[in-house]
Amino acid sequence: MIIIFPMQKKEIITIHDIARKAGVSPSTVSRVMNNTVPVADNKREAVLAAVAALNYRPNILAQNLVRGRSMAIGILTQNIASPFYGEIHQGIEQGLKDSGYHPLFVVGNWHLPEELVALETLTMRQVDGIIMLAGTIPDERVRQVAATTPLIMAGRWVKGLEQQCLQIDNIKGSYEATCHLLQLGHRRIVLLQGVLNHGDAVERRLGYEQAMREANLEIDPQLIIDGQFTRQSGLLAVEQLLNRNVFFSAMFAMNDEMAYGARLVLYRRGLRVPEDISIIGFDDTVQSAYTTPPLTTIRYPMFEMGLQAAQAILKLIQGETVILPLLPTQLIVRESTVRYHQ
Amino acid sequence: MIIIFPMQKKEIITIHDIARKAGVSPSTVSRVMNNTVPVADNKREAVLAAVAALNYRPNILAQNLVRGRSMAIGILTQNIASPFYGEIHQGIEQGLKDSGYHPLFVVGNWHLPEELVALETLTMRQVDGIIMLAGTIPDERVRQVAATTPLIMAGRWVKGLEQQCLQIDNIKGSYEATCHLLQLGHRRIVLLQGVLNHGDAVERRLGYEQAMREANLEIDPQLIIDGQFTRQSGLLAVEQLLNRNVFFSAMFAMNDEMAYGARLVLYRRGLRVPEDISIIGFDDTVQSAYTTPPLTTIRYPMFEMGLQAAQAILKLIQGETVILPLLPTQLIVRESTVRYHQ
DNA sequence: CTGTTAGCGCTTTCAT
DNA sequence: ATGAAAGCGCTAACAG
Repeated sequence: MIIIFPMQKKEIITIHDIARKAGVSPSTVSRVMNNTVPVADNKREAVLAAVAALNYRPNILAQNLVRGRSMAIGILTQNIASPFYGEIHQGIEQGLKDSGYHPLFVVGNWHLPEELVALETLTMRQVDGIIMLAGTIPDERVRQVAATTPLIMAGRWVKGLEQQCLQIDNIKGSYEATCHLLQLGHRRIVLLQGVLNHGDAVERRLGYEQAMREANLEIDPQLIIDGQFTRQSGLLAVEQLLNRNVFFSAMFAMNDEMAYGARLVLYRRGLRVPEDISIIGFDDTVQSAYTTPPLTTIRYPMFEMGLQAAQAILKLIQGETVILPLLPTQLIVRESTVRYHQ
Repeated sequence: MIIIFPMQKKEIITIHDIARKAGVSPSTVSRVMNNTVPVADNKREAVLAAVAALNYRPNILAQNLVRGRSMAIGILTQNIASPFYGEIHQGIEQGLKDSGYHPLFVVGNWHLPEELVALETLTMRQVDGIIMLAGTIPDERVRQVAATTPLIMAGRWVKGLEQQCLQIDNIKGSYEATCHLLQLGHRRIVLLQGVLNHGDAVERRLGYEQAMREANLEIDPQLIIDGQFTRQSGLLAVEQLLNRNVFFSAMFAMNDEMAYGARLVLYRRGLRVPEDISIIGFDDTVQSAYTTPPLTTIRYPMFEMGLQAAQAILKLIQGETVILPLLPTQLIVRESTVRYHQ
């Protein structure tokens, strides 16, 4: 059986219809629609009346063509389903709201070939600006893109493009995380690292080292373990650590996701958090307030980053210059860390 | 100080340039670019050569205008940062990949005014099709939209539009969740409900009742408590329940988020999961495998739903008819549920 | 202040 | 099979 699917053909009403009905020229209609140059009050009203009467909506496709703009901002993100990126996306949404521009998301999955395809999609779609959320596209390529299109890089430094990079103070955040543990009396502090050549991981390592150094503790390589910023990798890394039987009383995971994984192994091995092991994470992902116990962590201002990236790209498009701040982090003390006791 | 920001002016090369270089007419170029009608081999090659030489990319904005299509699919979603919707979005991404269409996300936040604005944005942007992810827009309005634009509704039934609705088997899933608990010997099973007039909540209630009835248990109103599908609401509801001192050994939360909230209160009150209380959720959000203990739940095929919604909308746009399946759920037994023991 | 005139870059009849 | 011509709906000089 064939189902007939009636789709009302909506008749297109154009600027000419309005012009005719209002007794003016199309240009005048355009002028009042866009508020570009003054128009006599009586004509303006006539136009507005006609617009209302015919429920006229300018054809964006036509506007885009003639203006040579797509009114879209390309967002090269890495993961469209993660809570972390999700919050950044929300910030971007917010920042673009009422600007007339809309976000066009393409995802790279931290995977160069995909990212390149995604970037290609963006240029094909002729976006008016690009916000890149970190990723693995080589600096050189990023610079090339930035040379032809307004671009903001969020969460990563690109050499020679520092003024268009929006980043958090990783070192400070990581330093504070480690200090928090130190202040609680912990000495044997595991560092659960993220992807090694990743900028965030590098900087956070620095913060950890600085804090340890200031506490006159030397860094035990046995306490440094590697993950990939994923739950799974955190779980695996800590599992191996436990098998090696090295003593520690606290752990700093370079992000909350890995902390979740770590927390699960500890649970499975009968180690209690925080009674036996204290854990601090990084990011303050939305879930972290509801884990058991709620996770102490360093807040990554994701929403703020998205918001600022959006505002900045709009300025760049307008030809204005931007001054991007180094976004601050914040220690959020919850229940996964306690004072060290024998 | 004013920073000069040099933006290379990329010179636009058009179909005419190609035509000239290939010694053919623009129409012919268009024909080979779009493979619409046969073109003599030698001319085709000349065109292709010119395209390659000049690195020509058709101007999508112009194509859109003349074709009267935006090549965008509007996605009216409720939350751009939630892992639940996130997975659906991923499915949509996937389904739209290589179709030439791209998703245009607008968010409604389960808030009618916002949803209406979002919908307006979509029509203003002249999307070629719409995927609505549930939400609170009245059925009547949805039908109106569907009358003028290809539309798929995911996660909700709309009367008279059933063929365009993609939904899961809520009753069965909920029935199985309850049966799971019943089979483990639980009798006093709390039902942590979601928003009352929400279709999913209504259907899941039905599944619970059916299972209880078949087990010859009558439903104790004291065991039915209300949440809003959020972590916070789950926490509050269970807190109140605990204060009322009614006995129960298991709980079925209508979604995982509420289960997280519930789990946290229990933790705070010193009640162990699963030793004292068994919990089963619904959705199988990405986090659920990493809570402590990992959460037993009913899998909601989010990715699949997104994928199918995308494929369906593409067919609808092509004028084809679609037959949407009732998506199955699946019981995922993890560690938050155990056999009841005195 | 406002109408006329050209297109934006592409697709698509319509002839040939 | 292919070129010429006519727009898609709108904006933006350019005169007046």
